[in-house]
Amino acid sequence: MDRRQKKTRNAIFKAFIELLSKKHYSSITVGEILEIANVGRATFYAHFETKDFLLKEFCEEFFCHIFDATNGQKTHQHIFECEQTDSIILHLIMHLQKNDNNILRLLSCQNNQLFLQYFKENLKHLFREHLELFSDKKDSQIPEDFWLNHICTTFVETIKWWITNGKKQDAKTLAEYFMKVL
Amino acid sequence: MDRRQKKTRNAIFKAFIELLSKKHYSSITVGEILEIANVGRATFYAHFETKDFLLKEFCEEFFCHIFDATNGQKTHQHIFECEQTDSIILHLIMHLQKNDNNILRLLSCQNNQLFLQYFKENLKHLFREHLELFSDKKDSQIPEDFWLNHICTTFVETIKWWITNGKKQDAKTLAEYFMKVL
DNA sequence: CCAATACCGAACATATTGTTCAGTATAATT
DNA sequence: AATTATACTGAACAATATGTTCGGTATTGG
Repeated sequence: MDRRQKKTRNAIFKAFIELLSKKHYSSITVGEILEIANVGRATFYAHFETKDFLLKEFCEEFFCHIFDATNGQKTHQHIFECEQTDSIILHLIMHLQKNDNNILRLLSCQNNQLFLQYFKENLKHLFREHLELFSDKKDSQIPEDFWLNHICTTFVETIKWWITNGKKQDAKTLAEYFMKVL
Repeated sequence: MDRRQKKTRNAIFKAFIELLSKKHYSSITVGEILEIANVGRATFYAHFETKDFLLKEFCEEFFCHIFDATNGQKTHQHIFECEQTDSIILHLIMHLQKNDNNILRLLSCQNNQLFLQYFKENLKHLFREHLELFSDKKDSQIPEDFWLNHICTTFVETIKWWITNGKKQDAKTLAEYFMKVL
């Protein structure tokens, strides 16, 4: 990709984050983004069809980054390297904690709904391949997709609760809460 | 309240529901509402400050209706009349099922996020007073508000999953799923 | 019957969106 | 270093939505 494109794209994303942390998504105008990103109107629309597509692409890049390349060369596979389920969850929480300035800021702002949704989608992909980790908790009569949805929802809600309550618990305690309600 | 006011208000709500079931909230314009409700522009703004306030008031009335007056004189207390937890849940699910044309239609449309949020809030009020019903499931070390949030989230997600998967299960089965994952 | 008030409808200023286009700057290629 | 390709600028543009104003009309409650 052209350097200019990268630069513009990053400037737009950066301006977008700045605005998102201040006000609600729906009240952000393209004009505001242009002003902060210092980018021409036509340029914006050359990159993103609409503001909604900007959000979409942003989330995709963002969660891809969180889950796939949190730590240099390691892929998300390394999250599942260890054997014990609870330490996997602990690992994941610590990942999130590490990315404090990014994900947690966004998850706790007024737009959290939007991000939580993407968060959950990405978690599903992650957990779907490793359902055996929770097999000891699962009742055999419950449908698989219901169960997967339940695990992901519970995880997202745990993180959400943690953030909105001031992140008082350490990662270990939070992982325990999560495992206990499952 | 003036009859004219009631009439206008209802016409706006009705038009709003009709539009909501067809398209996404954010793409609905005041103009469209006016046209369907057959109401003047100035009148709309005499009733609702903005479209967002319309949504807010609509949700408040709607869930108030669902939980407080689902069945004539009975208040939502009657949901908790019976002793067994699972039959209370069953009762609640059947209430939702009964209101098929209203709540379920809205919960399954493109705007479900918004309603699910309000739904959850209302559930919290309902369950907060009756946490003892789930006390046998609760681990003593888990904070109360975390637990309450978990119960409500799980219930909402159960309903959501049920709807998006075509409502294949009967109320009893669904109540079982809910109680089993808790 | 009358005073109060809710509605109408049209006009209005303002703001946002998404497009177009000619001109300029920057990158990749040779 | 020169050339070609491509990305950006900035201003103008039509189209659309928002929220307000106001004189006139219709309905309601007392």
